[in-house]
Amino acid sequence: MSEPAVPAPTGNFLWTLIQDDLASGKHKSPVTRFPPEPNGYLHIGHAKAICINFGIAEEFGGRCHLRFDDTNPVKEEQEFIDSIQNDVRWLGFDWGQHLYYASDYFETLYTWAEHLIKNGHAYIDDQTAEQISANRGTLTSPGTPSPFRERSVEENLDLFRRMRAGEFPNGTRVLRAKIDMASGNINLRDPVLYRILHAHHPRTGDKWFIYPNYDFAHGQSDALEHVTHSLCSLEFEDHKPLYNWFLDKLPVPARPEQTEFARLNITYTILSKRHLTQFVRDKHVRGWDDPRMPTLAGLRRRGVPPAAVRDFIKRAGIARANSVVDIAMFDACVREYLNKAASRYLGVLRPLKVVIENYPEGQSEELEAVNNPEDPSAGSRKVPFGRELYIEQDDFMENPPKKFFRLSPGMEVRLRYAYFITCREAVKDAAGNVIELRCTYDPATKGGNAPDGRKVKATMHWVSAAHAVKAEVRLYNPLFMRPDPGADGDPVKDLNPNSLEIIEARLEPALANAKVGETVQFERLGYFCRDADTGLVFNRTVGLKDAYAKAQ
RNA sequence: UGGGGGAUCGUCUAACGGUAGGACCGCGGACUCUGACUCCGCUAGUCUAGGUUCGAAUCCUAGUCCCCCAGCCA
Repeated sequence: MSEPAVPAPTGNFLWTLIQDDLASGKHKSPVTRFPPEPNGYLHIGHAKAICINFGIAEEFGGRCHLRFDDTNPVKEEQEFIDSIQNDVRWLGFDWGQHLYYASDYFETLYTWAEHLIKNGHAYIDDQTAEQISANRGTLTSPGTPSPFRERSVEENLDLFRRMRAGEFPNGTRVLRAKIDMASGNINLRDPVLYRILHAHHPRTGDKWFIYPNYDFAHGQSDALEHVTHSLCSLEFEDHKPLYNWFLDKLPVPARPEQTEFARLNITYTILSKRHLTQFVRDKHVRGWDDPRMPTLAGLRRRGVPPAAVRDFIKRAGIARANSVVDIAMFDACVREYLNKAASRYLGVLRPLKVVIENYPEGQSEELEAVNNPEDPSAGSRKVPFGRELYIEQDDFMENPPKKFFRLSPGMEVRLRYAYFITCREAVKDAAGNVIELRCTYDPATKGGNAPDGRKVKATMHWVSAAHAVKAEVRLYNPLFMRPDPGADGDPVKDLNPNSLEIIEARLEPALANAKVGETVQFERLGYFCRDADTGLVFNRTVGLKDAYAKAQ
């Protein structure tokens, strides 16, 4: 007897579930869907849902639909429909022909609502929203049936058709499922299925005066699309019985199954659409694509490669327990990818002038610089050198502590790809600030090595003062000052006042030709991405690790 | 005091009755024309108390703590 091969451990319960359903023959191939409501921009939390749903389709030879859950016209906009498609593509996924809208199913859903009414499973309630709420009961006490709960099928049908016809104003009536006002699961206490909304819908225009809500649209949409696995986040667990109740009561063409997973949380980050919308509206950030935002648009503008986002989602894992992933793990993914991919350049963020006293005035030369030590195929380039340079202010100390081995009076260091220089004098202004360094160089060390074999402890970045280009560099720090913003209430109070610092940097001239959206490394500093704003503007994607700074 | 979930190194996550493993962070060291990268090493965990078993993170019992639900939002 041959034992079936033990399936390799997959690492997460969702993959195991799919494998089991495929192995048992329950499904031939998985059909999943990513179902955003177009009421805002996608953020990295959505990236998890996207990677899970599209990832399963890719890995198990199924398909994944992009479906807009556009059942609430008062919140939804075409701008978001467009940005969501753009962001999903940017992340690296493709829904092919499978682009759907819940609004595509409004007619079918309406028919199914009448089906429920005709079978005595739904009724029109004339109570106000306040009355419905008051009569729903509490977590520990049952609800009270609506006085309209026992209306006749004929009256319900008549009223529902007149609701559709637009005869009644907003809020005057709703269609409710007739289930169980005493259920411990509050979602089963006669949930509202349709509400009257005289509102313009981005896709159906002014055709409808009533709109189904999430519960009456989602599972049915899944069924209509023959979705096999409807994967959603934990807060919908309590909706599952209702999801299944509709599948039981309606003539649906398929039987999708809902499974929940924990949503993504990250330290120092807010992933609530409500709050993100507020930050944009109240101008705490510059827009949905502000590089400080956790939106995909923001990450893209910051220079984060989509592959790094996917890798992060994968590393964070999938489980059913609530968790908060350290933002350091995200940074690590970004650095790992960019270290392999990004071209290196020299740029000085906070310039300190250096004059090489023994380098002839008016002379300059070009030195060979490696573009990416991790990728020989990236080749090399020429960097101009001259008598006057800029180095980083942090790279000089007049009275250095023991472990400081950068420039200080009398100390010799290497300028990357160039020469060894020795500091002879620090020139100060009236206030005692060092404003210029007088140095000498050793011509024999051209290229960065001394023929006599002597070593220096530091290699520093620099730019030629005569050739450098000025650029606006935007340095981003965490948007929040604490790892758990909002834990004490309003996350606005936890906003970091220093989340954006704008400086004027001096960069090697080649950077003037950087492409918008291209992320490069400024050596010894970090990764920076050319912004689309006019002029030469760079956003800091993420800094390099800095063991020296950490030790301080 | 209702219903539904969940608890494994500091963090995230594996292990499906048989050596508690990986990643991130942290700390050492090697290397280095980036104090980066890379490499090597170290630190550190099964919520508690019982029980079943040759053997329990895993099964049973009883607790504890955490999360979600009372929109005509999704």
